Amino acid sequence: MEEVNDKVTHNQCSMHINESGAQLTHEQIGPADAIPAVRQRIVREATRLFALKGYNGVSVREIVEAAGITRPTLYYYFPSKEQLFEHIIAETLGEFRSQLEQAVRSQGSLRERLIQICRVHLDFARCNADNCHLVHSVLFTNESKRVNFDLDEYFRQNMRMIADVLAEGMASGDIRSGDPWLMAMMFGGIIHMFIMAMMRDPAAVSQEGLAEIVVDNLLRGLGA
Amino acid sequence: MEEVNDKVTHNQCSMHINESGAQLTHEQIGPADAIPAVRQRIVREATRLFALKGYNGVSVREIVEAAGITRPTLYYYFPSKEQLFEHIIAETLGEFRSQLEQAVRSQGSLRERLIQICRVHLDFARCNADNCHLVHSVLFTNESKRVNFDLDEYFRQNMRMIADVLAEGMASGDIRSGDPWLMAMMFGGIIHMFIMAMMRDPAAVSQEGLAEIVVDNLLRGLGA
DNA sequence: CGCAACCTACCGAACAGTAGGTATATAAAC
DNA sequence: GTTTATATACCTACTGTTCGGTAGGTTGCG
Repeated sequence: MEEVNDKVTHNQCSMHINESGAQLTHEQIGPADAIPAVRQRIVREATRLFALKGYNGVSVREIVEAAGITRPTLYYYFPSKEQLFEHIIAETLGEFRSQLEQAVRSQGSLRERLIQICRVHLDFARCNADNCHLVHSVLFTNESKRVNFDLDEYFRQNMRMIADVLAEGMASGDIRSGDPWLMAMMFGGIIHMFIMAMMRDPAAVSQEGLAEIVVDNLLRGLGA
Repeated sequence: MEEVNDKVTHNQCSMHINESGAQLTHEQIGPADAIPAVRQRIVREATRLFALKGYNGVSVREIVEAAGITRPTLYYYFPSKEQLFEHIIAETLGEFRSQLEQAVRSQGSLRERLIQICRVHLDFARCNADNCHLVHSVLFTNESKRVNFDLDEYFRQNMRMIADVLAEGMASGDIRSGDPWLMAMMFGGIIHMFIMAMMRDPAAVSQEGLAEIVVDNLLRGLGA
């Protein structure tokens, strides 16, 4: 009860996932819709552990121990381990989607918008390293089958949003004509690579000005 | 005995992993060092299942059932589930490294060498989809701790090889001056993105001329 | 040849431990 | 007294692993 929701909240970063945000379909707790600290602890520790060892690598015993509770308490808040997992995934993806939409709709030159898109990715990954790690582990083991969420469609939509921005750039003459989808894949891939590097060693990637550098290099090209 | 080592061997692709290649330290079977078909089946099915469900998602029972044997037989060929897993990873990474080294050492213009590097990645991923999937699942859950192999160092070395090629390009005036490491990250990220897309839906990525298109787009840049 | 000794390659059954999940009790709050 | 939130103790199913055994082949030797 004394220490509640720190540890994810980083310093200069305000886009972390707060469990108290708009929830996706789960039984509401109590008449006043405050979220119990215990439930938050469960989500936080489960996220951390799932990210570290994958779904099958973590037992509910481990989760409840980390959260300082017992198993029935976890099952009081979540119907199953699987749905706890699903909840975390859906919450993470939902939060990121909203951040990305904001970046895509941002005003400014094409370059600035691309920088904003890049920055949103990097910031989100930095502030929600565990969630980010978790989503990746879902993507690459086919535990995707486990989670009741069309991940392919989700990422296709994200790519489509970026491709649309690039297509606008072609219309305005900022981007040379070509296949917006292919270009979006390239842009997404580059961003992704730095996220991966950050996940494996946060200190190895200096966030300072990275988005600008990446976008400028991509626009100019590597050729002399 | 009748059907032995197909199913990985694709048509126009000759860079699949053959279990009969130079083995890494395990007891040699028999005086003639032929590799028993049973052992190959174990490795093949284990690779497929691990790729599909992750290390912890697959039981030894599942593997032996898929391979058409019993558990003691698996333990006859491999000392543990963990070391079977490790063997597959090490074999995969070793084989890819050798392919990549060949591409890096290839002759030709800088553009052609980059295309070759890109092509090696894409071909390897296409011909060894299971192995590729598996390595990724190791990368993103921290089952990396499980495997007795410094994955960070491995990929750092791969990136260094690509960065060196780019640095040579700077010296010869083909690449504009800049940070070779950052450029290698960008190049690697783009390649990676297409590999991911292939892994999730092999049909969605047309391999035909992709390497050329990617390299040319990267060299020229997306800007008008 | 006959036969014992040994080997590789495999199997059925069982082990101790842990998995996810729950029936039931209890303690406090309304 | 009902509801909310927690705990103890237990269930069944499954985990990785091992034990003891054996079919079938090869070798050595008289």
